[in-house]
Amino acid sequence: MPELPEVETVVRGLQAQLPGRRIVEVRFGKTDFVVNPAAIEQHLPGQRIGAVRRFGKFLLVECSAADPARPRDAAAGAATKGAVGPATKGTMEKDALLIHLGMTGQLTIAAASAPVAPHTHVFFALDDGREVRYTDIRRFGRMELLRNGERERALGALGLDPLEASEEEFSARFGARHARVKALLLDQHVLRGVGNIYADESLWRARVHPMRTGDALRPEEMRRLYRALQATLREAIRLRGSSVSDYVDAEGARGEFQLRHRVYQREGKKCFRCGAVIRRAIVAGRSSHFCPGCQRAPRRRRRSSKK
DNA sequence: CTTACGGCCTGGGTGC
DNA sequence: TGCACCCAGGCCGTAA
Repeated sequence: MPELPEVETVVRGLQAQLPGRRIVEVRFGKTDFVVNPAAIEQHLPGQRIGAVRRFGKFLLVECSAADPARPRDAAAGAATKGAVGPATKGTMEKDALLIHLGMTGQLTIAAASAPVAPHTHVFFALDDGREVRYTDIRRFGRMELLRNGERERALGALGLDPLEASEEEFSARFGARHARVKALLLDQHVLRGVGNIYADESLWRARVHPMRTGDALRPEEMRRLYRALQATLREAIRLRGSSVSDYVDAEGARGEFQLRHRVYQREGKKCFRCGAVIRRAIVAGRSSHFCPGCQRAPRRRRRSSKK
């Protein structure tokens, strides 16, 4: 399941290979996960790839017309700091291919002559004989070409990047909410990039039960959660993500953080910290793994049902 | 407004 | 061997 660390790993792999390459052709298999395939086929061929960045769980592949007679574009885009935001207003946004990997999406670089994996639905042929391929068994992913001015609409509502947020920002957001912390961690409008694996792993590390509500966390718990989240994400990036099913990086290699999971998919096994048996329960509609020994459940009774 | 929840996308794994 | 069905995770619509 590609979450922030997996997407970051893929982005780094693409960023090391793609900038400067020109896209010569785009070919599609199935397109039901592509917002406007015709626009992609029309606008991308001939463009040169610029930066590849991550925004939450989204990847952005920036492109610009490879016409050397117009060096102004490069100058305008070079100073771009964030991917979205009011700061981009007034300046020219480069075209950017927006990609979400969903559950089973893979973006890999391969020689055009290399065998094609099943469920590969998009091919971006490059000017060096290689191609970027998008493979997605379930096709829960998304792909869309964002043209000038469209980033705000596509990405503007997303929350803080958990690795960039300060403890104060994090506490303010969580402390103001009565929803369960598990739901808050997964809510992309609160934080962008956290999914089920890293929500569960961070909560275990922080010793916070997933059913606690944001506004009920004591200051030290809030601080532990903030730190646990960042530490977990950073370690997962260092280990190139979690490969629990289909995830691979841009070179097709699996990650290793699944070997460090403490609760995720460890139902029935012993807690590494206290020895209690890891449990699984549905919280916020999602399968949640936690240790009943060191993650204390909130007082029962979720909502007062007046009457 | 906030929160909770059901359903949808698809196909691999499971169990009969 | 075949086949029905559960389920994964993100997201969206709807209800309260």
